[in-house]
Amino acid sequence: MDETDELLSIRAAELYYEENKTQDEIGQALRLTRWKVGRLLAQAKQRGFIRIEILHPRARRLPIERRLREERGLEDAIVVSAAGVSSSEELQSRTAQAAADYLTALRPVPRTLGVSWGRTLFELSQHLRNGWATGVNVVQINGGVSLNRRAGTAAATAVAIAQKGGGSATLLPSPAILEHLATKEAIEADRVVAGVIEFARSADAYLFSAGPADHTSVHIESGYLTETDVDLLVQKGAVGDVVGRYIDSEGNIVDPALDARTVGLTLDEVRESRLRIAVIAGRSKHPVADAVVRSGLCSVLVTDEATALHLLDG
Amino acid sequence: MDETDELLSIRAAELYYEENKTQDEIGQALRLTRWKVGRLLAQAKQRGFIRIEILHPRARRLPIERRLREERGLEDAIVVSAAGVSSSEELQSRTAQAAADYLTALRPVPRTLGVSWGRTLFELSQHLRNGWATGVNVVQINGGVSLNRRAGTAAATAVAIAQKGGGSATLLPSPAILEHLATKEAIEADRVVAGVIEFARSADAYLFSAGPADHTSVHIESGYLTETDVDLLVQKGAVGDVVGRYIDSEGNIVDPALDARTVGLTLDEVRESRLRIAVIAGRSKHPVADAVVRSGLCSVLVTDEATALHLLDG
DNA sequence: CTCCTCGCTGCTCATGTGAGCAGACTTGCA
DNA sequence: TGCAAGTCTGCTCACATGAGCAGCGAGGAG
Repeated sequence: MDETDELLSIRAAELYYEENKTQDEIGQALRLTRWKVGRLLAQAKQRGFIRIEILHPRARRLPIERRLREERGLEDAIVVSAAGVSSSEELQSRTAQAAADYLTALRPVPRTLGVSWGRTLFELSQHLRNGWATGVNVVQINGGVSLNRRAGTAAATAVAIAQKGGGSATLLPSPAILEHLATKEAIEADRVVAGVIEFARSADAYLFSAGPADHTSVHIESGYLTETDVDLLVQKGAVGDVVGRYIDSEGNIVDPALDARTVGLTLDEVRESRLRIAVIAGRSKHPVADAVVRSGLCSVLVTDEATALHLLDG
Repeated sequence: MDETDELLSIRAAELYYEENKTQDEIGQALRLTRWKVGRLLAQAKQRGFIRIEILHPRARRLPIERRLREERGLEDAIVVSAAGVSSSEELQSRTAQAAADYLTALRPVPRTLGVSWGRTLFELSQHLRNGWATGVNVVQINGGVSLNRRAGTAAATAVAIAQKGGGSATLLPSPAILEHLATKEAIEADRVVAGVIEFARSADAYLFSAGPADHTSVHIESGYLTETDVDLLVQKGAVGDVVGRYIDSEGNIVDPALDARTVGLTLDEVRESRLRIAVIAGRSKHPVADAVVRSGLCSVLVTDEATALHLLDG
């Protein structure tokens, strides 16, 4: 295509998309046949001169979703549009909303749903509609007694998901990470805790997010780890945590000793379920999102456009 | 339109614009009739959920051009798209290019074209193609002996436009602004200078830009004015200059004494031509662009999207 | 110089899409 | 509860559009 045709295709596109003229009218205006106009428009599209965006908080990017399924082997992918989004809070909110939509539309509805906790899942739980399912039981899959002022976020998440789904929540009454291995083993030996974990293993599906390995981590906010702890994990290659367990870019446990003190399902146990839904959004989670997908921790990923493109780049 | 329909229209838009499905296929996927799908898409467009942009340096915004013609009474308007533009240099370059395109397409071709000088017009002259016209004579309409290192920009502009148009340039051999009124009058009395000005008055069309009233002004760079001079002009209400003459937001001369020392056509003389083409781009020129349009200095405006929208706001 | 190949043009035809309309339905009010 | 007004639905029909094809012409090889 020569320079003249390129310019003509732009003129044609202006008349077609901005002025709503028919290809025939454009042909008369530019002294071309209508077939030539059609071809020019097709070329303008194909060359990427025409960008069509859907501006809506609930808009998704289907082509990116397809590429994630095909190129990264995911069973399903939900990618929310980042068009017109300024803050990372809005991005997270949109993604949580999309995950709530996904759960609502999910068929068959899981009888038992294992959930982790965190900012993203809490928001998801708030976005769910009452009656999104009828009779979904929810069980926590990792420890979540919150130590700080935001007490109860972990519990509130599971309870909200269960209540709105017409079922009941089973909480895992344990801290996320214990200081001593012995304490952790004692807690897991407790009959109630052991029962909850056993129940969690039997869940039909798991729903979890991931956290970044940096100072904004919920584990620091909740007092389970110090900033120094996280710095050390990063030095060992940690990119983030999933159900409380820190992994490197390949999805391997970074610090087995720490991992042994972490209460809840192991990553291998999570991987045993057929339906593993990860909800991960935001720039700071790109590395951990990559690790989660790479290591097959999730079968379904709900994420934002930028994160998805990052996954497809690598 | 209720919430459900809004969501459906977004889903439909995704399938239609991103997946290239037909409305009929979308109907089957969403369990709707194809007419309903058509209506949903129409509503999505009408509600502004669909944004179509033409991404190309030469892309124009025809609807904005029309509004400028209709609402601001311009004979013609060329508005270049700002989509994907980061720097103001690029914006200026695109606008200069568009002005060059406009000149090239102009019919009937003016036999004599009066031009001013400045960064924008220089760039325009460089964007013109050889043979953009056959036999266009160019005459400078305001003083332009450059006092600084960038010597010859004013002359080069006129010469390039003339040469590429197969004609010759007539330069106005005078400084833009003189220190003393007597000197200015003496210069204008000079036979050559008087002849050039007389020739300029007879031009079929004028082509000029406008400068902002701030420290980036070409008059400061060229040494005709100091930063303090400009600050004083701003205090008196100046928003910028046209053919070397500083005007306020209504298009009136701000400082008659200064104006009397400025060599070249007066603004009223410029207004006497039927075809007055102004080329004005960039954030810093919004106020002066407004003044130029408001006071009828130009009959044709070539500008960028943001400036055009500013003009339509007021 | 001639022939062959390739790409572009303008066409036919099948399909996709928007305008307009009659009937069903909901909504608001007495 | 009943009626009127307005809204939504699914249709027909006319128009707009893209796919595919035959013919033309430019450009290169022999």
